[in-house]
Amino acid sequence: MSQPELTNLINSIRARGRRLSGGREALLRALATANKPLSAAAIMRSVAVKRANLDRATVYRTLSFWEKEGVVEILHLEGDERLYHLNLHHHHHLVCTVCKKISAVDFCQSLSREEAAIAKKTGFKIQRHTLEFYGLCRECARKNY
Amino acid sequence: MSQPELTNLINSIRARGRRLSGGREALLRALATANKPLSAAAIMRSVAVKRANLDRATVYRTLSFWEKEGVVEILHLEGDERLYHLNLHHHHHLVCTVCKKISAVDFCQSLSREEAAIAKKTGFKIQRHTLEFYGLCRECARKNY
DNA sequence: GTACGTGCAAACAGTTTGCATCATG
DNA sequence: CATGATGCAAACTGTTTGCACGTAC
Repeated sequence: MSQPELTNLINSIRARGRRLSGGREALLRALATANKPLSAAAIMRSVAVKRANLDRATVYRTLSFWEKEGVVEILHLEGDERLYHLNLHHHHHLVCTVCKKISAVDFCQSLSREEAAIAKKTGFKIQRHTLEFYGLCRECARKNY
Repeated sequence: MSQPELTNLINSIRARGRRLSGGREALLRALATANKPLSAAAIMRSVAVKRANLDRATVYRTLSFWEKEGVVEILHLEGDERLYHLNLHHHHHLVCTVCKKISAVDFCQSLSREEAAIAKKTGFKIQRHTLEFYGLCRECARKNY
């Protein structure tokens, strides 16, 4: 995320009548800088959050604040901790089962067709979906021949 | 799952040289009877597991045993607990965000095309995917108009 | 009889909450 | 200055582990 985008986000929050504390800004900055999904623990370790001296509880409360505002998305991947990242545009993830690296993929056109079919068939009104691909990243695929 | 299918599963495990204890059988029966993803807590509450008097620890150990055997699949949906279900055939889930009911959908043909495209483009070797749809089930959609 | 499944209790990780204090708007 | 954000400590939930005992094969 670019700096102006971050600023826009911050201003829009003010416009919605919500307070913008140093902690909330620091947390956004941590996620923006990392530019990949982070665990709560990783967020606490991040420079931005460490500098702001945020407590564990505050980190969780702030994450949930930003999530309610629609700015942060929570990923429930395999594994025991949740991952958090900026919810700038809809995308999916490639999760390497060896090195655990996560990368993003953007397109999911075909799903909208599927969703329409499902709605028609089952009466279920789909609002959103989560899709993750698990496998070997280029590097790990090479190493494991 | 039908009774003969369950029996087949049980026998195949014996054939693989693994022991079949009452607990392991009870747990499979609980999942087969429910016929929907269950949390560990729900499994412990189930008739089959309660009758077998299985300890919490045993339930988790047994779930992980069956998962390693490829019989049980773990679902990491939104929410704080994992859900477990029999891994009989690949499918996806419709999760109602209101009543929390989970139903299954079978088809995902179009994804194989996407997966090929991703592999070509990124070099990532996809082995499997998880896909969940969130929205309103027919009943909740009607109530919330 | 031996390898391994199980119960029990304790530990553990990740996350949440109550309350007093502090800062933002 | 009032509402609400934060730190601290404690609680809580879901899950895992160590060890002694029991059971399937």
